[in-house]
Amino acid sequence: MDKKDLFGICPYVTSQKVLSGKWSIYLLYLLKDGPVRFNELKRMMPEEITHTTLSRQLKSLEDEGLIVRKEYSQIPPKVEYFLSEIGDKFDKVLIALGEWGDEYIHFLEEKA
Amino acid sequence: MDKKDLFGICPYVTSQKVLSGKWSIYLLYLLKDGPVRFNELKRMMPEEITHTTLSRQLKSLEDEGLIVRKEYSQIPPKVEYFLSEIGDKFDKVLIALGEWGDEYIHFLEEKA
DNA sequence: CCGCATCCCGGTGGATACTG
DNA sequence: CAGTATCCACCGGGATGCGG
Repeated sequence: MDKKDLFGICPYVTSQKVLSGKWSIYLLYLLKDGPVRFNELKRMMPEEITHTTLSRQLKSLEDEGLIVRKEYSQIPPKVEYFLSEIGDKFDKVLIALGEWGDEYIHFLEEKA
Repeated sequence: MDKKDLFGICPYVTSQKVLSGKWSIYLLYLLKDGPVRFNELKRMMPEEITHTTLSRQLKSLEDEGLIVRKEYSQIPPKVEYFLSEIGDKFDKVLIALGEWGDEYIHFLEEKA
């Protein structure tokens, strides 16, 4: 096995790279139930995230093949995002991650 | 719900933060079967990672409570790392992530 | 309504070298 | 064998503003 670069070889290293965006996991979570428009998404996110950043994060996920961007040619413009096939399969991870995350939050509270 | 900062509230946002380190997931994977020494760990990782970086990543995971560092007072020094209780519970996520990662790699190959 | 071009800034990872 | 101290380069995220 080539130790130089495990991307595309090791599932963990590969996943890590995909999930590196600051909001990627949360976005996948928000999209898991179907198409959402850009501004809806923005409203669902913490206030701190800006327009630009959200746009970039979505573009990354799109480039990586996890989500699909659908543009409606109309005035005013309308764009929807939804999970691709491989993005949809991520739900298993999301479930495990959600459960673990809750336990971890609990752990943090106890420690404090 | 306070939209200002979801860390410690939303399990996804919280998890995201923990997993932000470039090697965190892979390290958790390598440690899942029991204690491993520093240099062993280094040998199991891609060549690119340096001593310093590995040390920092481990420290982060330790600070976050996912792993435990055990030092043996002897010459030469010996240090072992292993999963904490909450770190051990991460195995569910690891499994889901491993499966998805393989599917994703497959997806990437088809696209190419 | 949505995306992009810029600029800026901080964090994080990598390289090197030195301690116990 | 393991860790730490520095320094540096890079990248990603935030802010702002324009364009379609």
